[in-house]
Amino acid sequence: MFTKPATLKEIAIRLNISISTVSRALHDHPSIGLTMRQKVRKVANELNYEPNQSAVFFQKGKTHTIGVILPELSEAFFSTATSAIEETAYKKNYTVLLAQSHDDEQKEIELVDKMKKHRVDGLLVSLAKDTCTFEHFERLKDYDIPVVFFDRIPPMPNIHSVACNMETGTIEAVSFLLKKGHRTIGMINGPKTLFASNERKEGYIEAMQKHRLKFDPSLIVNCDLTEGDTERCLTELLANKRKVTAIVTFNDYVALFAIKKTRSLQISGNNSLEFVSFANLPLINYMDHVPVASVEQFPYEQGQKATDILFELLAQKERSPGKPAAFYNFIIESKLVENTRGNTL
Amino acid sequence: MFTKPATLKEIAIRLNISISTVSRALHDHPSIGLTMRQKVRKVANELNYEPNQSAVFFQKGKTHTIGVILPELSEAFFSTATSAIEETAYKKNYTVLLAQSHDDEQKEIELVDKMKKHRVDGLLVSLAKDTCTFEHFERLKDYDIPVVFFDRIPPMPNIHSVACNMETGTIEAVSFLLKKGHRTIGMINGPKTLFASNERKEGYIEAMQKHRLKFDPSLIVNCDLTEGDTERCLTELLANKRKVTAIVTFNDYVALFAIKKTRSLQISGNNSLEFVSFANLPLINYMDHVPVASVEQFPYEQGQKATDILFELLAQKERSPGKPAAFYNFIIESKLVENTRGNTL
DNA sequence: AAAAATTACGCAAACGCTTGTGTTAAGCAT
DNA sequence: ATGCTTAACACAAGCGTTTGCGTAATTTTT
Repeated sequence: MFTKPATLKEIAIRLNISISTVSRALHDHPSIGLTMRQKVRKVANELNYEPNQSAVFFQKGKTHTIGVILPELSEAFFSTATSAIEETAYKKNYTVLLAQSHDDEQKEIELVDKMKKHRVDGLLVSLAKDTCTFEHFERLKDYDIPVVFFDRIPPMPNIHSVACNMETGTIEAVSFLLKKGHRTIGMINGPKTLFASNERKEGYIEAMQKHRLKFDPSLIVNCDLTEGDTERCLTELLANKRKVTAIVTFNDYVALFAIKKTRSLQISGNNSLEFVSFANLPLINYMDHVPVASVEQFPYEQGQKATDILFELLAQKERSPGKPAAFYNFIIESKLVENTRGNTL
Repeated sequence: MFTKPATLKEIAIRLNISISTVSRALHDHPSIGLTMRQKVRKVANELNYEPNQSAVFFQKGKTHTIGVILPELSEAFFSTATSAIEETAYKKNYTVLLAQSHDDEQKEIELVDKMKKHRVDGLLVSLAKDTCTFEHFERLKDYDIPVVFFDRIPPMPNIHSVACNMETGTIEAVSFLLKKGHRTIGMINGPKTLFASNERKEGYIEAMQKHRLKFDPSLIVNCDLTEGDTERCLTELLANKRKVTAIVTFNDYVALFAIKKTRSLQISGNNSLEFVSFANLPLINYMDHVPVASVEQFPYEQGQKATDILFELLAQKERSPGKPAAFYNFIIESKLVENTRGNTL
């Protein structure tokens, strides 16, 4: 047979006291005397009492659940970020409701709605790459559900967000290549809808300006991050009248595919083509042909920080309901990591 | 201002009927007339009514949450499996409570306890690699919480499980190498605590017997799957008096590291050393030096099937409480995938 | 036409917990 | 001794649902 969990009622009956006294005793309420408190504690232990979270959450009108919407769990960046979110939430006894948009805006909208119905206390979101409307998030404000965006954040004011500073990251990346002597640097950027793509572009331009080099727009191409389009972008860059000697890519996946492709093209004239990318994926360690450097984006830290901010918002809501708090926009400085086994094609 | 969600009560007041009638109407209870049902529906829509899940779950004494305990979310196999679990659970309106053991038995025990306290309806578990006691799972039976193990399953009878048939997978792998002419095949196996290690060993032996070759125990070494130990195992195999020409490794990570190591050793005499491993990770696609073949373990299918079984168990519990059901042990036939860009050292 | 069955709903308890508001008895000052 | 504060607890409402049971009104059966 299996044992039903003990309840406050059972403890109360054993001690012949009221349920409220038991509840307060276990919560160290000042109105309960020391002796009584100890007696209650003792019996609670004997009965192996554990508060029924469902009842507590229901009573308090909170689900103690935070929703997480991200594009793809199997991408290393997101699984690591999720790992951090999960651990941070776990410590606070919060449940994580996970959902994947599979980079589809429509699905994302549906998920936000489901999360709303599920009455999550708060939401952590990393946008689908083609998301360009944001009403579904606006609607959450009517329900007083705070949202913290991370990594893939919308280009909007008045939001909470955590992201890496891709602009300075890109400046670092481009400067690194310039210092290595490259003068014609191509860039396979992400889709224009992503805020991070803009930052990268700005960073690229600023780095060129800093080194008093003129900026050639034809050296930056936008890619939808699929393999097919990556190939198109690569071809386009290599076909540029100026001879591209280095390429900055949107992320490691793009870089790896581009490197593979470049090698298979076996263009002997491109022997010196060097790549720098973003993400610094762990799988780099297993590979032979990797970017010479990668801009680390700290997935774990981003997930952790975003969760911290969300909890802070929830705490604020608790303290002063309805009051519109300040907006958190935490920026993590990305960091260029040189790869000792850098790419030689 | 934000709007509070509507309740049954509000609908009842509007229509001047009882709450129970509203509830039943929305559930299509036969005792409610058609006209009334439609009136209720109409008002419910107007008020944008959504049942308060917390209240429902609490009332029904279920959390509608399934716990998932696995070693490491950032490992590709598990993030894919989690992805499947999440999607399957989402469809049934279940919440997934995720937790990582980080391959630590102690942490795993803690997590099981936390899950129990959280009153999860059921549990999905993939064991930590050093788990060798199972009382913490036995204890769950006292609370009537069904557990389905997947991939890393305990060597016990009377459990529910989903796993790949590693024995036949290994037979395939070894046979594949034998057909290619290899006669001295080494194996870097996993820790002895893992059931899957046993299966691989059995498969190895059986494959050898099938080909009427004698089995040499010194060709199988156990590895704790860390890089350091992988190196030790590799060295040990290469030092074997017989000349090992092919190695079957426990998984892709081990294989990739071993391949890298072998290449860096630049032992010219080992030019023909070929690797076959398990998992068939997607990152293989980005790599140059990969195993000649890999046994696919279908993480998505495993996660999905395990979740399905868990829901089946929950449904059975609903129908006939307390009744000990049959044990599900679902075995997915693993499949050897040849890698066209197989490893050449 | 009276009895029985059916239809269509309302009442109220229950799930386990929190918390505002009594209530009682002891302790204090006056 | 009287009034007043405070300590220490009990009472009961309420969170939103579900559901067994009761009860009118209506229909069917004999």
